[in-house]
Amino acid sequence: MTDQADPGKGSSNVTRPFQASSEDRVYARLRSAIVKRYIGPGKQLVEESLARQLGVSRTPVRAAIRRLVYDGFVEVVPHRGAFVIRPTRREIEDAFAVRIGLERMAARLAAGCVSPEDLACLDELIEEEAVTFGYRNVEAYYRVNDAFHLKLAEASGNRTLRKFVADVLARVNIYLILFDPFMRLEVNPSPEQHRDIVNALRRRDPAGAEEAVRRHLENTLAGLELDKVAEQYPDDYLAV
Amino acid sequence: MTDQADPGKGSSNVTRPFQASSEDRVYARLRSAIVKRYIGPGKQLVEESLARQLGVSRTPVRAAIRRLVYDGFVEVVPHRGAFVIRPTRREIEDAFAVRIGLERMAARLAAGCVSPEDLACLDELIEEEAVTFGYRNVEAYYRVNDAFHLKLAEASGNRTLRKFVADVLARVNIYLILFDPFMRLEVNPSPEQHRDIVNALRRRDPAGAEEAVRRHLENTLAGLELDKVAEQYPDDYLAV
DNA sequence: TACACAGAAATTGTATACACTACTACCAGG
DNA sequence: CCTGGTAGTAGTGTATACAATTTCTGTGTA
Repeated sequence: MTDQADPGKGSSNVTRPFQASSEDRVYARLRSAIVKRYIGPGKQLVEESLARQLGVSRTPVRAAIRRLVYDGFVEVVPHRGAFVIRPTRREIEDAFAVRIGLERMAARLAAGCVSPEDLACLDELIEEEAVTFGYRNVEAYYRVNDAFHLKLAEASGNRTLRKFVADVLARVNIYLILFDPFMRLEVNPSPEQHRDIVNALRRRDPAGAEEAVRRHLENTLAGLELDKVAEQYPDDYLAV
Repeated sequence: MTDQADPGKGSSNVTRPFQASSEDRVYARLRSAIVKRYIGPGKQLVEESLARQLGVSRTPVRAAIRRLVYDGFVEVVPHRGAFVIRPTRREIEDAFAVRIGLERMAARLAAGCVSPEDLACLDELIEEEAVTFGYRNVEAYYRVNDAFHLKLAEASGNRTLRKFVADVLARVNIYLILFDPFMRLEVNPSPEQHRDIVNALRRRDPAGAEEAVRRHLENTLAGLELDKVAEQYPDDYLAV
């Protein structure tokens, strides 16, 4: 079909600045708005309205929405519109099961090839995590927490695995933010469990790392207030 | 942000015709062209040129390309263009590792909740598979083979898992088609191995099903002519 | 009142024009 | 010959206008 040459993967070694495009900015803002529940579950994303509010045209808004669909935050009905998902309890548990499976695999692999730099980076992230939790800075906390799990996936050395972990993490995050009550807790068990994982990696213990991940994530899942899922959608009372 | 109501998930029970949009048609054609190697690895997808050839505007072409990016068939460089991926041997093996992990999980879960209808459907797909292989109908064969693995994932009852299996399957498929020499074989070991999987499910044997999947997929991976990966990109000789 | 139907309104889907960026080829100066 | 700069060009990024589809609303009829 087309006949052009290839991009020459490494033709340029410099890391160019690549200022964020409108689409990227719109995507980031929409995603953040959904995660913070400014746009609640079930609400419609109207392209023109969002374009006006964000001061851009429909084109980048539309593209950003498609990315959100891909991430699993939004569902589209052709010729009808895009709507923020309303996850069911079952969907949350299912997504978590996939996450656990993928992260266990990552931990097992990482135990075999983790570098001292990786370990240092993971240690550092655990420290940051404790600090941000101390300040009750929700957004920063989730960012650091994500970074830890992504670093773990990266340490597996399997790029595809890292991408899939990133995907399922994004998907699970919205559930976490909707239903995770942990910010109300006095102490956060997460850093301790993260340390267990890193220690197993340091011992080069695949089974131990895998098990530590399993424990940690099942703990996280158990901590969600899933019995509150139904209450989260007041509109449902009208819908019946 | 927006204030509209929800889509009322099941407000309309009728399944509407939903004729395929331009974007869908372009997506299907591009994907098929890549899979059939009409557009080889490394080649650029130029929006305007494709739009002319397909008789549509750039808009649906652009959207279709983004979907291909999401599927992992294509990579984009901002302000430069979209290029068909050139998988390395490592990437192929990595993707396969993820696939094995996810499908093992699916088999394990499916053993616990598979229905007689599911089993019948799987049996049927194995039959079809043998037939299409007999006719050496490559395209039909891959379609049926995919259907089998997707049905297996579906039988797990975990929707998220099904989606992730579909994703990794799409990603692995392009590798299979580029490097799988099996159509030259006299006999195809796949149906037999598929039968092993289904039999384990019928016995409600999670460990057995998982193991059968592992054997089957590791077999498939081993069958790829991965030592030919390098030769697949003649342009590389120029690029050095 | 219930129902069918036509027209209007809202929103997405597509086409097209323009803006911006990155790369290329060429030319002058060392 | 090599280096650096400078139009020119190819191709993406964005804005806007128009077409198509769906849903809503009101009106007429049984």
